[in-house]
Amino acid sequence: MPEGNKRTRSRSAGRKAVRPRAAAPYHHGDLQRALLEATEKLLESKGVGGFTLREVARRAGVSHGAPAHHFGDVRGLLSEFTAESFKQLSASMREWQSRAPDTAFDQLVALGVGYVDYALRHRARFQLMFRSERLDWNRPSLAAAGAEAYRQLIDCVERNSREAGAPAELDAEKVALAWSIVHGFATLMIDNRRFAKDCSGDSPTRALDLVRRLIESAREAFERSG
Amino acid sequence: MPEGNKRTRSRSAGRKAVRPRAAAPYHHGDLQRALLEATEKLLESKGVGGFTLREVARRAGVSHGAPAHHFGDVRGLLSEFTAESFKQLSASMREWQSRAPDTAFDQLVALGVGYVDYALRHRARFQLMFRSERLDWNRPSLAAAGAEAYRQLIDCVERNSREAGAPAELDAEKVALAWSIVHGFATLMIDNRRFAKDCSGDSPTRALDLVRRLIESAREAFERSG
DNA sequence: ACTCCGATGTTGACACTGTCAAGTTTAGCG
DNA sequence: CGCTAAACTTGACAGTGTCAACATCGGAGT
Repeated sequence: MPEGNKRTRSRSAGRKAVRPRAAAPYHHGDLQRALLEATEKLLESKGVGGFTLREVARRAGVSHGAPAHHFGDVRGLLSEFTAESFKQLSASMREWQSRAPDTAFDQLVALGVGYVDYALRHRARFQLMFRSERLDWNRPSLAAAGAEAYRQLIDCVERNSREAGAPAELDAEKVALAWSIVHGFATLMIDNRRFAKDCSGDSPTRALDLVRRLIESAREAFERSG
Repeated sequence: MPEGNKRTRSRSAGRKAVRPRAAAPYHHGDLQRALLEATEKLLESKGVGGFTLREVARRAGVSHGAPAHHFGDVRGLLSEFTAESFKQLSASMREWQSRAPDTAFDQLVALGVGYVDYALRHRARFQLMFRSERLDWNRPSLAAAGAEAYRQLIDCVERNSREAGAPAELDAEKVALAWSIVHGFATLMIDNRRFAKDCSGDSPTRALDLVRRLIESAREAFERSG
């Protein structure tokens, strides 16, 4: 094709550094970031089923082959993207915890609400976090981010258990229970209309109220000694 | 292509009705069934990410266009397939219940274990049941099968609640709790290696034991009155 | 200051996918 | 016994992810 510059990068159409914008690195600028952001927007508008590597490249204003140089393949991109998601999930849980009383059980409840709140606010992102066929858990960034969130949960459950005077042998079961409740609630809320309808009538606030009550109703299970 | 019969149907290669096999209807026999069975095998071997309409057609020994005449499009096929899955899930829960003592709470536990047992035995099938982007819940067969399983859960929770003398106003919450626990446990078991490892070390029996204990530990939540 | 090297981005091809319109075959009704 | 409509095939189309070959350019080393 002799002419026709399809590229619509935001910078450097003419010479070099038209505006001395803060840190306009080299070739593209920061394609890595641009691709991750394009992924987020695409996911938000089209859902997890509408995601496409080529469409992401298009939205970032680069050719379809470009992403490979940064992420390898699709699973690579989605894995890095999901690593960010796990960090955001951790942040959401911490955020809710920081606004709650510093009592062991209040912290556990806040962590659970923070989990569900994040899931409902970023549905496609959350769905992707557990679509193992599209992820590569061998990626260090993803493994680390996942482990970090997991550790938060464990620490929180163990603290509550310990302060209730319960034996540590039951901690693993309690972790499983906590994660199952919040994760099951979140995924059903997203993937099952009947559940969502009956539980909250599609009202996010009611959903959060409900999951709070669920955790509270299981308090004895989290503090039992036998 | 002048020659070369690629078709490998099991019957009618020569004239007509070589063997008067029991009910060999007409064109194919029963493509609908054949496609659903091919879907199951493909899903088992390649997982939910490896599923392809054309591959299913190939395995059923028909052309890639054939499935459309029975299911419309991919979502149609997967929806009918998933309707069967929900029926099987209901059967699994009923099966476990029939082998448990006919006490309200034992029945609730059995239902939960039956849920998880089915999920772990048919992972891809189970995953598909909650991949809403690939399903059409307007299909009557799917909607009905889903409703049936849901009703089983509701009835079971309500019976236990009633026999414990708890007010019916709390039933909705208890249903949400029960479904969240078993569904969260099942999905995490399938989609999260860390959870699976820490919970059961990939032993199905230990997994079922664990989910049983989780439900039992939350007994008070299911029977509370306040 | 100049030269390369390798990271970054492009292009075109490949095999594959789901869908659709247009054909063929054939079962079984009238 | 013919005909029609359902069942199935065929070929095309626009997309997809991946790969190899190519172009471009920043910056490190001399």
